[in-house]
Amino acid sequence: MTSPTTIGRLSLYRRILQWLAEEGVKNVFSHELASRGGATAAQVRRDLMAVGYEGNPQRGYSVSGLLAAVETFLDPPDPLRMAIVGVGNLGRAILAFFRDRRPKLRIVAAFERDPSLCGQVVRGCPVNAIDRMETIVREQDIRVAILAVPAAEVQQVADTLVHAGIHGLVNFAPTPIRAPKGIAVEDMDITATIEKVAYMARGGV
Amino acid sequence: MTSPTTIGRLSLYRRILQWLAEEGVKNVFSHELASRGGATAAQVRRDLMAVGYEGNPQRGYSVSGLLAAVETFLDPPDPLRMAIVGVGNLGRAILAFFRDRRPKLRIVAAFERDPSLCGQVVRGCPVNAIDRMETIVREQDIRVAILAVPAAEVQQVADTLVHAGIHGLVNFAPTPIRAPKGIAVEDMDITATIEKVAYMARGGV
DNA sequence: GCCTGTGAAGCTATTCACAGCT
DNA sequence: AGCTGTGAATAGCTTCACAGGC
Repeated sequence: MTSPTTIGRLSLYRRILQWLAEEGVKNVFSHELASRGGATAAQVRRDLMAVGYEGNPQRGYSVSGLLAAVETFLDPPDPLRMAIVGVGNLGRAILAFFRDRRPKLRIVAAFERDPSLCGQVVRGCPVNAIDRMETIVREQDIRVAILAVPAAEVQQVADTLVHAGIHGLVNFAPTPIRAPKGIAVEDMDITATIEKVAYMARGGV
Repeated sequence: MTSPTTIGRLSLYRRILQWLAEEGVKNVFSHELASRGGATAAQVRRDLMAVGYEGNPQRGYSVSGLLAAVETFLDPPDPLRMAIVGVGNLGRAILAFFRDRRPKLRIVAAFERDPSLCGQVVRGCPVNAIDRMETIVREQDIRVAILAVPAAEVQQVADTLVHAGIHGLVNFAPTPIRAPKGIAVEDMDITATIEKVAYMARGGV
């Protein structure tokens, strides 16, 4: 019912609210959240309608109250178990960022084709052979997988994960993946984004 | 005039056409491009209107002809010089992907705060101290910068680049950046995307 | 005055649907 | 029949604008 674009921005507002809380800020107005979040004040208020937390015309929103409301809204009631496939540079970057940041979203396993990495612990995450992926995803009830593997392999990896009962996929390979309806998929095409900016950067000369 | 979303998809079609050409495929229909590109046939045809290449109801599009037309449309006439700021895992992943793939989009310099990396060559790209960024961007006529630095630093780096005359920015830090009008900016918020999928993956249970 | 919450308007992007071609 | 190219319709997202509150 809440649109994916709104969810993405709520995730951003959450981080902004965490920074504000760390800075000791007690209250915040929609236009302040907007300027930090690259949106408009109306957009922020519209997004916050989804979480159902009410602000106050004098003080704006209570940082702690709004933060709690957004977390309740976004976070699953029980920790959600995730996996990452591919422990190259991109995989490591993602592991490093997520480490200890989101208790409700835990990357509990990594999978990798390169045998020399299997059995190691990378950024606090155990690396398994990719052959064991289907079994481990089932056994450990892993719901979401992050795909940081080459384009040529990604569809096959996705198919295996779908077969293992995955619920969501985040794909970083520069080709979109196909998955049955009911599975949440986001393709993050870094190449396309860079080429897009390169194109737009020409026009404005 | 052509929308950024369309440009992003054209970049994807270009890669698909390159794969098709390598496979020796001579002609392709809009619905085939669509199924490989995660779009609909109507969307593909609509996007291709921008490049002005005409297909044929019998054979569809000539792979080589369409590829040439898309490249002419997307690529700058002269090679565009780009830089990357931050040579951590994410920076290396991007360098590795772009290496030798886009002759018209060349990452010619990297910048890094960590002094132990400066002076090295990473993935074929020379790493400079970040203090020298403004000078080098000006001298080497660098138009686009990819920001792979921590959130706390990214706005300051962006400001410096704007001051140095940059035309476009691709930001991977988990906070949006502000830039004056006329500068092309894309924020790729990996965290927000993963949280979005985690949220959507719950609904379908 | 300056804020919030929200109906209504406006805009952008996608999809439909069909004429035209072979 | 099955495709392309495209006007028209639709859906989705964002912004406007204003009532209501202090």
